[in-house]
Amino acid sequence: MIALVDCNNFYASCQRVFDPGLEGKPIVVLSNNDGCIVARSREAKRLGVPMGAPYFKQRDFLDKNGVRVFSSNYALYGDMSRRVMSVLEQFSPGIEIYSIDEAFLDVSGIETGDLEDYCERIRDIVKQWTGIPVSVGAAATKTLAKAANEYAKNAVDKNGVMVVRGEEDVNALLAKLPVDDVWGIGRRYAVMLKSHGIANALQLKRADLEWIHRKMTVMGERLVRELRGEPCFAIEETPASRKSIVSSRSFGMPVTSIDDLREALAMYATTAAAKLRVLKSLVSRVSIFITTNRFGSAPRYAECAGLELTEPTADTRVLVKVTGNLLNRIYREGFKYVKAGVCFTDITAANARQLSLFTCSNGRSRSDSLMYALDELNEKFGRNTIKTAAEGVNHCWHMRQSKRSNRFTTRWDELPRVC
DNA sequence: TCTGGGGTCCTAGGACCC
DNA sequence: TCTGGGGTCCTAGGACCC
Repeated sequence: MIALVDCNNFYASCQRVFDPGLEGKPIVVLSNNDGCIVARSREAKRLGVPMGAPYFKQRDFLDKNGVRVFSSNYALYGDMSRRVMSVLEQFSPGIEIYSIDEAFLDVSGIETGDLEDYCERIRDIVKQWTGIPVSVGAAATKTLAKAANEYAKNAVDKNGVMVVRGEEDVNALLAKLPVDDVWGIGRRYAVMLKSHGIANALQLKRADLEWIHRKMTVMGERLVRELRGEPCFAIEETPASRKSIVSSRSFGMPVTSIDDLREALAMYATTAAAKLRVLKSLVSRVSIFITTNRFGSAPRYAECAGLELTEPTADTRVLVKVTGNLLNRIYREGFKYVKAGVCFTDITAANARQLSLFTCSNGRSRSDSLMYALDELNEKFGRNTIKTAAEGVNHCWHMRQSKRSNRFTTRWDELPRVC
């Protein structure tokens, strides 16, 4: 059996932990740059606040209804996530951290009769130790556990826990689940399935496998098999190695000069390079993109450029230089740019480095040592203690975050006050 | 004025190899 | 009428996830 533990309205719940006055009040959390609504508390959902809507279009409505609005605060959410996951690790040795607010647990060792109790314990302990409310769904496959969780979260009679086993229980659950809400069915597939008379998960479960394969490739077939109780997606305890790393941001205000773009790209390359080193990896292909606003009537321009490196690297200096050179290739004057980004692909493990014919290297290079020192200093004294001059200072394009709460758990000067 | 960011997998088709 | 057979690698595009 597999249990899916999912935090309820995770970002909103994180805000509440350190501001209990928000309990029972409608809350929304905005995306980077205060652009869109990306999380809503139960109360906000009930008011009909749409997911993903641009904030500026909802602002009046939110004000009128007394909805509290927060800029995203990933320092806080990331740290709260680590706390929740470390609690969950105590409940099963087989755990897959699936996203910032979800984890699959292998609970096949738990006696059948005890599984409900066990899941309730998970829910209670996580809440008690971290302050975050979670829902737990357990079933024979990941897809069914997802469905059970979905139901547990919304059904009043379930109180956040649902265990489904046996054909009849499963069918009863799936009959109530709209096909749009099945894990792996997005907008396109939902439309296609409904046009063929498949509106709920039970109908999907009973669909013809060959037909599903034709329409939805092998992923669709696996999904249907999972609904039938046949595990096709295993719990991945060790995360697969990364295939790409992207760092990009919309700007707080439009940018026109190549110098500003260069600084922004240098900053994104620095972020991505640091992530690369945490993963003990090297990159061989770097690409960048710049783009103007895709809304409105202003002239548009969007371009990307990439480069294959002669030798894989994780050296910030090299990568910053490369992004600068790529920018020279695609920058065009006279446009208002609103977003840029850096993308690393062709990522390999650092210990499997293929040297180029012309390198002479024995053990740790000067570059490795420098990057190590840089990472240590930034870790100990805070991000940006040491950075390349290319990143510049006084970024006028820095993203908007006007409603960010304190980073209660990761900054000494932002700890919550209790009196 | 204001519209997020970061990932995965699969398939088809073209280029190329022997 | 009929023009081999069997592969690999790469990329772009489409679908999905949180």
